[in-house]
Amino acid sequence: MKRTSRRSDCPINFALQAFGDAWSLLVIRDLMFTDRRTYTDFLGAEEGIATNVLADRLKRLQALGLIRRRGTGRGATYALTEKGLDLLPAMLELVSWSARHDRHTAAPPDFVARIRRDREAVATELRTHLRRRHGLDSRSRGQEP
Amino acid sequence: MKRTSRRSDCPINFALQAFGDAWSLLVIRDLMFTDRRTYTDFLGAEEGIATNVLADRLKRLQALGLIRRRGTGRGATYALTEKGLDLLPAMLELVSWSARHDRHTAAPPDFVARIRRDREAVATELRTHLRRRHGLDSRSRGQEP
DNA sequence: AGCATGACTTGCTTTCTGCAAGTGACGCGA
DNA sequence: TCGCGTCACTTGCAGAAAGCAAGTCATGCT
Repeated sequence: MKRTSRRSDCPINFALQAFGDAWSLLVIRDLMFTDRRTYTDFLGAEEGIATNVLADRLKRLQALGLIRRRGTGRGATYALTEKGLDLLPAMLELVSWSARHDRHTAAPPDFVARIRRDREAVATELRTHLRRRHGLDSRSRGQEP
Repeated sequence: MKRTSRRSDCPINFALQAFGDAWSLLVIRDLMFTDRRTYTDFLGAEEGIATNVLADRLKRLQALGLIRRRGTGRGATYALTEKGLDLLPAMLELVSWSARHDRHTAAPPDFVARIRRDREAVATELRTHLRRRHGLDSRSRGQEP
């Protein structure tokens, strides 16, 4: 992709220029739906991202404000920002779509069913949960690096 | 991306392997939200996809069953399949996300507002409209090539 | 102090993208 | 019906990005 210059002001294009590649959304997914938080955690994900590509994506996603690094050096972890967390509804729709069209999907059927029946509630609930876990709620806001 | 083999059964990964690149979703967008239907239409889109890449993406999206070609040779057009149309809710969420986070977005404010206020209604309405325009509704189903 | 681990970087090969030019089949007007 | 232009792609590079393996360098446990 011509990552350096904006191709258009179309909102779909904006999203693609932010995370329209094969790996960025997997990092977001890890932060949203799993406990992976460190560099080696991400490397260990099933899909097998290359280490240089991971380093690059983490930098990009940080630069775009979708994630941020917490702590330094050895035990550094990554967390979602509000902007990253705002992708939750889109992610849920992607999960729903894939579950519908992938015969071999690993999406938990009851989770998918809940998304379809009660999308709003699932989103709200997960959002609250994630805000807490990523240090975005009122209690801990601004306390950590 | 390692396009040849499935990286995992994760639903987000499934979506990425289907259209996780810089261009595929722009074709879907064109079919969903504009009148572009032919090869040169897509080439003419503002973002400026390269002709060989467009040819490749059209083939891929067809192979995956997200779009289909209608007619042959000279006046061929492309249309969404049900599977492609099913991406509508995800696309609307992406529009909403980009509109929220892109200062210079071209997303029409009233469209965005409607998505946020009345997502279900917008999706249903657009879906009906698109089913008709892409030959997926009961009236014309199975009549065209 | 020493060693293992974690978080990246560097270097190299392979694959993909961007761009320009080319090809062949339609279809239309003379 | 014979050119001729247009459309829907292919082909051929050069440069960029991805994949893979190895290296670096600071941290922190013992």
